[in-house]
Amino acid sequence: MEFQCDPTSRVPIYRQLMDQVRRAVARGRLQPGARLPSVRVLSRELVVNPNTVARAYVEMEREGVLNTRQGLGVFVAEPQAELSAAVRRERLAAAIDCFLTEAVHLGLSADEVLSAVARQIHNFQFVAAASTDH
Amino acid sequence: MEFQCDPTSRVPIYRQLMDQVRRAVARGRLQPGARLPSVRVLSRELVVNPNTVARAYVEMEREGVLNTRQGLGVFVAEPQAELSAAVRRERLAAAIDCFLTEAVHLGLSADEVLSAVARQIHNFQFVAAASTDH
Amino acid sequence: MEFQCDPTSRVPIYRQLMDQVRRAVARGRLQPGARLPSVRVLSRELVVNPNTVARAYVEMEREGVLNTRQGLGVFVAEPQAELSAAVRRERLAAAIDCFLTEAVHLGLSADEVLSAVARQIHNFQFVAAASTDH
Amino acid sequence: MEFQCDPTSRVPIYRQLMDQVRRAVARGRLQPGARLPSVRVLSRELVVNPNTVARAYVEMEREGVLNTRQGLGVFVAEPQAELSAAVRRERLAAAIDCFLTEAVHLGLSADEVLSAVARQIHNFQFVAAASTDH
DNA sequence: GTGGTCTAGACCACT
DNA sequence: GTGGTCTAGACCACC
Repeated sequence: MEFQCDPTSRVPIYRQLMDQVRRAVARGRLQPGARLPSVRVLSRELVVNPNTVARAYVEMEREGVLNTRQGLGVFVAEPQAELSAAVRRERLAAAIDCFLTEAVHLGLSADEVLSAVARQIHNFQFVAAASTDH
Repeated sequence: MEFQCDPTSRVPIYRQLMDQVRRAVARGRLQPGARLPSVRVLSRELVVNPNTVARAYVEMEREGVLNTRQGLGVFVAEPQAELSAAVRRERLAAAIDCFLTEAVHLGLSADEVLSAVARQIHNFQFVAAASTDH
Repeated sequence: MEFQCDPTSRVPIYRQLMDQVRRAVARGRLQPGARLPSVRVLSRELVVNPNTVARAYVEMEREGVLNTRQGLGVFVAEPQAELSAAVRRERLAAAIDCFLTEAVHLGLSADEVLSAVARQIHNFQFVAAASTDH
Repeated sequence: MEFQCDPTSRVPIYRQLMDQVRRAVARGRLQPGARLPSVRVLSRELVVNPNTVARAYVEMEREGVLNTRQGLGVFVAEPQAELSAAVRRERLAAAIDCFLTEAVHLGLSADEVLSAVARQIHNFQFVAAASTDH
């Protein structure tokens, strides 16, 4: 797994790292249990401050995407849906709203959008079954 | 058109305003030529610094979403596709990637996502024809 | 509201600050809506790095204890129980277990413990009604 | 007596072990004189570094919870109240404060807390008589 | 003015 | 070796 970051971007570096890890996990390129590069190694590789890498890791741990095992390193967590189905649907709706707004402003047609979604969805590792309420 | 803002949110207020206007335009609730409330009026209504409202308007004008006519007010601009089809597709792909990553982490299934998109897309006013390159 | 911290303690400074704020909120000494000292002011007052204060504030915001309003400062949040009743009961049971274990090792009697709890509970502002499940 | 540890938890493994032993002693599940598994055995069982187990044992010996008899093993110590009643009451008050703060933030009512304490206290083996000063 | 991000580099705790 | 905490001080974004 190769990481990159662009220090000139307006999105914070720690956010760029989070996005990359989250995407790699969502695509199945990082499997649960996989070990991420250590804070020091990655910070050296990206020529970035160790604190910045650490921050990305800490935030993802809080989100439940990563686990850190003391003295051993940082690992991809087992998937776990802590949120209620209601909250999940709400967040999904918000994400879709946001993305469709963008699509309209790009001047695309509904067909183009739907087919692009259908095409890209195969790159992601969704859960097999429908989520059940609780 | 009612505007709201949540000062406790992590997203900047000027951004919240932009999101609302862009969404209303994308849904057809604000038609091209529609007049927006003046900076002064809106800032009083939302109990927000006038500079904050002004910033939102300025940024949207830069994006081509709004037009300011001196002395008359701020208006929704005619839709205009400045970008090449290649750039538009690229941006769309990025937006979809971002949104699908979120969906996977929410623990939803591919079917749920597709049906939610199909459902919500009717609320938006997409261009009729396929976009052509230029 | 006076804050203090002991840099020689083994508990991290940011944790000490969190404990003080959480306790003051729980006792009603800090009411919802109250403004906390700014990061810079408090860090100067405690002779502590601003980052350390900021960290305490950020973590409490994530917990829902504080809200930060951009450019205005940090405020005590309205109480809000996001967790399910089951989780809350579980956490309460864990906290009680932990505290009773401590009490036994201190060599106290059950009566002493119960009466001490009954005495101290009046200093705290509990919600009036019993929490309902959802 | 079964021990467990969760390497993904934020609490250090040696602390997790200490907590388990202290709790088992407080509940009377480990009686004074009972022998604990050797460092070597326990570390193999938990798939943990022997140093980690050793550290837990050493710290508990320092606290007076365990006794190491060279060549024989590690044993639960006789209860001993080294501290003055004043110190004990102070520590109890601190523990209660900490736990009530947590309870308020969980959004529970005072009644719920009191009844939960009353319920759980029966699982612990408190000293019979009131403690006297010395 | 406010908080948010980042760097450089130190020291400590855990395994 | 690993991550966690803290300091000093810079620069930026928001209101």
